[in-house]
Amino acid sequence: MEINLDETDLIILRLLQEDARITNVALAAQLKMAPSATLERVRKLEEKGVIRGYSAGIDPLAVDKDLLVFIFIKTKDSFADDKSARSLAAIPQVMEVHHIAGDDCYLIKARLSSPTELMELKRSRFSKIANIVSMRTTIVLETVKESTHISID
Amino acid sequence: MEINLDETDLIILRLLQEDARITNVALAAQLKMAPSATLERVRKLEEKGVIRGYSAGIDPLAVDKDLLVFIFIKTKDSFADDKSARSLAAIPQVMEVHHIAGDDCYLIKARLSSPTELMELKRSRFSKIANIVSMRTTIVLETVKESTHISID
DNA sequence: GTATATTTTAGAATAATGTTCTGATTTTTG
DNA sequence: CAAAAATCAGAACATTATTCTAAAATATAC
Repeated sequence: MEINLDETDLIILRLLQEDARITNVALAAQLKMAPSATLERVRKLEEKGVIRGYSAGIDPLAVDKDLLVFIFIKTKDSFADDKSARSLAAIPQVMEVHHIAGDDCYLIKARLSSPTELMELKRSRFSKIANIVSMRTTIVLETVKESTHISID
Repeated sequence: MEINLDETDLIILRLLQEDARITNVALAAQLKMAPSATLERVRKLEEKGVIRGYSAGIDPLAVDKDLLVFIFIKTKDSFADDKSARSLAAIPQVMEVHHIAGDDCYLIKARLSSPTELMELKRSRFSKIANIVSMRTTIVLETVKESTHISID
């Protein structure tokens, strides 16, 4: 199945990025289309994987996950091996794992409750990942913007 | 209004993180509660700002935003000034702006279509932000995990 | 260019869900 | 312990989701 999005699809994606819980009739109204037509488009976007899912954005402070950190990790993985990456991705507090260009190998983003939890995580999880050579941790003092929205043009 | 979440609230948050489009009756069924009760809880979580919003996750490749970069930016802003941060946050392709500890000042995350767009952005936007002293760009080769889910325990 | 196939759409009917209200129950507070 | 506040369930009603069919539009093949 091919991914070929027209302008109507892009508008749908923009609206669902803005508010994933918009009702289908409201969506249809914005597009001046029948609800059945927009519903079918949304379903197809889901099937094609263009829409990966729908998620609520939670205030980290409210659930005691106020500490945000980025960690650069250097490993001695061979190029084909992604064992370290998968081990890192399996950690619940780790939200993102990126393979990056440059001297380091991975950049991860994690949300935690406290420096204590960070140390515990390093001791209990990171130390178990054999191939890790070094880590550089960057602590976020304040987040000015944190959006999941991709700019769709 | 105080933020005091009980176990039921946390379950709601977990479920809405998993699938923001879950119907209220399905939510109620999972919790073995009446729909009216769960609806009221969800509304209150929204009012309190615990739930910030609902968003669809879009495949970046499908909308031609496949290039992910992290940029460390050093500015000569005074401590109280966040003009640079606001200017950066206003750029649509910039998804995140974090004030970080350490030698650099800001870490931003941006999604773009190509290296060309990155250069254009640097020339047309970043160069206009007066206080920027230096930039270090880290290019993501592959994303192993990219989740918006906060681990709620 | 025309015929055929495919996709997209609207409209109607029905099932499912959202929403509001009330009163009962539970929990909190003083 | 009593009063106040919060939470909850159930019912009634409004809104929405979903499915189906046929028409329209679009794409494809000849």
